[in-house]
Amino acid sequence: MGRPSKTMITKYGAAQAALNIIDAKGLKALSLEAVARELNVKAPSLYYHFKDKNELLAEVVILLLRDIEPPKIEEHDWEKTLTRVCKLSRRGILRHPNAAPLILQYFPRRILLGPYDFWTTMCPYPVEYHMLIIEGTEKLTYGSALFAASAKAQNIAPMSEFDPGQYPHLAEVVRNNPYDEEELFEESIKAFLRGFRHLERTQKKLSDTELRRAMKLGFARRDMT
Amino acid sequence: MGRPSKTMITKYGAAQAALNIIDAKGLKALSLEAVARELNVKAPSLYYHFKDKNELLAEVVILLLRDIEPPKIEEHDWEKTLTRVCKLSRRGILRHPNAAPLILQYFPRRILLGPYDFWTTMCPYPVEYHMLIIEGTEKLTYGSALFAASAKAQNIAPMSEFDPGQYPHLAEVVRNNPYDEEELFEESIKAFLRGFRHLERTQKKLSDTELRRAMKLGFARRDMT
DNA sequence: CAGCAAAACAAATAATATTAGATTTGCCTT
DNA sequence: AAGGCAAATCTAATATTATTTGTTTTGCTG
Repeated sequence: MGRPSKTMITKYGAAQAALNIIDAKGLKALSLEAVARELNVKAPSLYYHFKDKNELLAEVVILLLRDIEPPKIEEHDWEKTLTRVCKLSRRGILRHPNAAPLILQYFPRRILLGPYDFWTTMCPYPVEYHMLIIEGTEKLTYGSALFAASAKAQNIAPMSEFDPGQYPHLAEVVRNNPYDEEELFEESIKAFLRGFRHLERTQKKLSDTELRRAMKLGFARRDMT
Repeated sequence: MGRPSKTMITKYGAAQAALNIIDAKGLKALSLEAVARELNVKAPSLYYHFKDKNELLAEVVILLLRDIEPPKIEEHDWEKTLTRVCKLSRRGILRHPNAAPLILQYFPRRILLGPYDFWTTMCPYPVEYHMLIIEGTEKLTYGSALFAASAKAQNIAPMSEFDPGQYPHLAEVVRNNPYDEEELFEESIKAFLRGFRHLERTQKKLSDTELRRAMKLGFARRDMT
């Protein structure tokens, strides 16, 4: 057939096709042939645009993470807005549960650098804690998202069924748990952030007024993706 | 060759062989043929013991998680001991970085039920918060472990290199970060747990003496695996 | 000793990533 | 306008690998 008049394959298009297949039929169903079919093309042609399958998968992850809705910053409250970002990120991943394993393997940390650089300018706590806050919220968010997605992809209940007789205390915990899945996540983030409000006396501590002022600082309107 | 006098394959042995290959040569190098070779056996023989490859991989994950050193409970301090459990779990996973993707896919939640049932009896906070504490510590621990393992498996620096000119605030954060990788994790756990000490006034709050007493409670000596 | 189940094997199959070598098209240079 | 080069696809071939089918040998059980 030779070179076509219009180019049939683009990195973006191929990644999109791959993601569609993953969403619809799962990771195992993702073959280069399937992607090619979606693009009306033969499988080896993909090698003109990608070094190997891994490179395509990496592109899929980037696509997937770009799809996450950027938060609207309404309230001028640092914690609330950060919490919302985390929640939206988690939801974004849960929209593609079958892709969870890919996210772990091909996570492109660089796409978070921009948001982190932005968030750190808003953070009311001493700079020594910023990396810690980044680390904690990131790991909570993506940890929760990946496990929830993985469970969803396999139709597994998030908290596996168990014999209440065998684990009576845990059964009591489940019975008294007032939160649904997403609330559990959200409250975890909140608890983590609360952990910085009251720091030990051995460390620098903001006064109440300093703290309140810092936390109510307005946000610069700026692109955060 | 027919049936041998001594059985050559066991679930445990095959999983062990598989884990060795994964540790030594990575996940891609794990073929049934490679596992069979390690056991002086041919590949199809494995199907007598496993329904398919997935079943073998699930066994590998169980093996790997069993390998985690159980914590020694010296101090009678709830938070410290829980923090140590989390740290040891994380280290255990990091001992097999190449297996990280497997852990996400085949995570056997049931093996945690016992420890959770135990921990909940020691937790000084109201039972409404227990699931939240379980959720948060679990996701922080495994989130951190899996991402660190995945990065290690690919020889990627945990915080990717970036241009300080492009992200000046983040660069400042990195420069002022006093923690190494594991400390970042440990401090995250601590911050999360601190978040439960000072609960909002709208919620039930333990008095200082109640809290102190609860947190210093002795542990029942009991198997925690 | 007969027979059955256990536990291995060999041979074949199908899917799939990847490589190598055409082939055609559009553009750029002369 | 012609020739040539690079772009973008193809066809054909290969190697790996999970899995299936049917066979063989061994040990136990009646």
